[in-house]
Amino acid sequence: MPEGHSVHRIARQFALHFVGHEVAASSPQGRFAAGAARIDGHVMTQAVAVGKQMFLEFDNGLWLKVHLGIYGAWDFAGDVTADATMASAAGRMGQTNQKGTVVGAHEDSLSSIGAPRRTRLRMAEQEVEGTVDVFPPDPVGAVRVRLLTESTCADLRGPTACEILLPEEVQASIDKLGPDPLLDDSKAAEDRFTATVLKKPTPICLLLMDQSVVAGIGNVYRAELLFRARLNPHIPGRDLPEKTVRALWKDWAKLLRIGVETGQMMTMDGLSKEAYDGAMASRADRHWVYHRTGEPCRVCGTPIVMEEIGGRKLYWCPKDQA
DNA sequence: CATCGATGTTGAG
DNA sequence: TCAACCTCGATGG
Repeated sequence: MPEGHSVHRIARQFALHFVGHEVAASSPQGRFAAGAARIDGHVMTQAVAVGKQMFLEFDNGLWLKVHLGIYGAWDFAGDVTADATMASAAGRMGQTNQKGTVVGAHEDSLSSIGAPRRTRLRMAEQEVEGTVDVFPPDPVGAVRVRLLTESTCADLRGPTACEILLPEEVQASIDKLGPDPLLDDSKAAEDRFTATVLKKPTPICLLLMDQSVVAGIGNVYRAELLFRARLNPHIPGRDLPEKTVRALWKDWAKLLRIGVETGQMMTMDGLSKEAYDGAMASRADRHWVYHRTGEPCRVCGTPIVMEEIGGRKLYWCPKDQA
């Protein structure tokens, strides 16, 4: 379910709590027993997120590649870093816009009683569920992989991809992906995205979802980015003004940064505070157009349209994005 | 309690 | 283009 921002946040948890530690790897479900055996007992040396893919490196040179797909989720138990620290961790990675908001009160309150904390990371947000009495906890449901250090446990369920790769296979995998602005916010990355889009006859709404064009964007960010740009989703990439394409890249970089810092898909930062509070109060929906079929556009009141394209649902305002 | 659908990708046809 | 993958919250009866 996650788009790029949550995968980066999950990678941060591994960087903070697993890298440098010996990891016991198993497959409680059994389906990945052979793969788990290949990394069991090794020290994790690196955790990298590229778009929606995550790569974990071990000291025997093997990598675990995980893609959560639409159902996948990681459950962390034990020592897990709560929101506030995640934001500062992201800040250390070169983020700007770091919010001073502290939301990690759970951490202190729970660690003060010395009990392991249980945090679950799923979809776009991080939930602290409380404490567990036993560490590690019994696996719940079909756990494809369990990674365990002396103090932190990570359970993977329902992934689209979970496999052991050689270094060259990791490289090949990454080479298939377009630029990820959190990994590379250089002019070169923007140029690469821009050149690709300007070359294609494909509608921009499909290009934004194409992971080889730009990594990490999913259906929510796609719809929201197009609305924020007031862009008709059907315009072929090659028909767009170059500055429009560059603006899309910059806006994606901005939304991704905010998403990693907050753990939420904030796409309405352009709203006035009153309008934003109103939107948040009236419905749990914090989006401009995503999942708002038939509801009035927040800008012009025209009913939001939904159409299927490329097997996915596309939401847009036919007036503002004419 | 049963059914639906989802922030995704792959591979068959 | 579409089914399959695989999980679970939301929805409806």
